[in-house]
Amino acid sequence: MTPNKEDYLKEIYKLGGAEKLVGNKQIAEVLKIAPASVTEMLIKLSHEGLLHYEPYKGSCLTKEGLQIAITLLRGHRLWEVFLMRHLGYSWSEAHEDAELLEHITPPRLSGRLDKFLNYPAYCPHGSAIPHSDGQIDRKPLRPLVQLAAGESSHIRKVAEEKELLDYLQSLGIEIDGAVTVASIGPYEGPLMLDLDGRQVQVSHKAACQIYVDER
Amino acid sequence: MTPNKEDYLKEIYKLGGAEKLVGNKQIAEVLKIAPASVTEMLIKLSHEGLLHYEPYKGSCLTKEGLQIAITLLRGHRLWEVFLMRHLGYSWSEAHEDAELLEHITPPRLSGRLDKFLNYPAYCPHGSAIPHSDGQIDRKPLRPLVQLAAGESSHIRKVAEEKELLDYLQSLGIEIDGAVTVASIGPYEGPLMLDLDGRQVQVSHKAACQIYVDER
DNA sequence: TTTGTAAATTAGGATCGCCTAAATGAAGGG
DNA sequence: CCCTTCATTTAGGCGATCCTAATTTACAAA
Repeated sequence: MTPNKEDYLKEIYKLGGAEKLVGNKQIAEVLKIAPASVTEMLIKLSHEGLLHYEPYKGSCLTKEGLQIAITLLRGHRLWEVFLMRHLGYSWSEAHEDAELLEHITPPRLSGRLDKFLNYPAYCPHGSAIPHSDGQIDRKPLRPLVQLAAGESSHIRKVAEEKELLDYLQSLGIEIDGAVTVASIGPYEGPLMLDLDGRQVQVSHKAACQIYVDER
Repeated sequence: MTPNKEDYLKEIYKLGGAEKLVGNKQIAEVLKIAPASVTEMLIKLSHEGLLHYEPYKGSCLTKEGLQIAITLLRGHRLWEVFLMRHLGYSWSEAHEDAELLEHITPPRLSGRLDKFLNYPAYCPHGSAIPHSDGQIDRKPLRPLVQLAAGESSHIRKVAEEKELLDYLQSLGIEIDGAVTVASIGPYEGPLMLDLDGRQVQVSHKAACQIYVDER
């Protein structure tokens, strides 16, 4: 395993490769690599038994590949908790450095870090932290943008993307905070939110990446 | 910079490349790489201005190369403090994982880790932790093996090598602990030590890698 | 001064992970 | 059913880092 191959597996997982076939083009896009190079690597990874590769169709992770992807996610999220809770990192900074740290986090390290952090269930961005056996506690969520005007809920998760994280943190948006959609601008216009009495405007695009409780 | 090149610089530094020329053979040995490959890489690193390479003579670090080596050492030792103090690592485990972590520790991370740890001066094995400006507080030390029978001192540092660390930790040897050389076996025989009243025997070879105050 | 030996370099090759350009396959619209 | 389009694969290459084998250099002992 190299950090490189790990990134392939992780991104395929994030693209849904645990349940369905993922096309090469998508993988090439998120990894910023030429499609031809992706084909090559996928064949290699399938020979290693880490994914099922169906030419011209796509790839999905095997149990082994899934295990590696989840282990990476676990390391990533545990580090995020550490970086924000103890080192004073911001949302986006934590994500950035965790992206590096995840690749050099053997089970011994993630296990002890987990204990040190007192077994956190969620990362600072609201994603569930997989247990050491690979189990993930999923919570049913929907994007904020699906709420109707006047509806209330709680913010449970935000997508991990640098620009978005900086934007949302500057707005003072917080995980588990109460939110009410005051109004929705027409034509994918901005949403006006009520956060504990504070009025905040967020773009439609951002609202697609913010998740709240289902129902 | 790649982890690879970083390792070259770090090992050259540890072999004394900050003060004198280091031969290729030594570098090849510690990195477990063929001498021919070392020649190749040294030429590359010298083109990058990280070291002075004198064919058939050896190499020494430039200011830039030295800076990188010291930054690595700083990250390594800070992580060791964290791993032992907060995650319950042993001497050798801490060294092992710090070896990985050092390569993905940008200044932002080492700076905040340093603060979190309350600016420790020494790593758990007794080596000084370089400051962020590259400054290192050196303390004059000599190997324990140089002490005469009956002499007393304090253990200040041990070499970082897995086997040695496991050996010494199993003996209960501790940094800053008082030590008196009770007797010295002839012909590079073992030394009998008195550690706070406890009698402990260590091999000659180990005593070469344990450092105590000078004079 | 010659020469033996150990260290270092050169030559030639392999593998890995990436690239571009060209060819091929799949899938829906006419 | 054909054909366009777009995803994908194949072919051929490149640079990085390692290797082994053969050659050259440095240095010191005879």
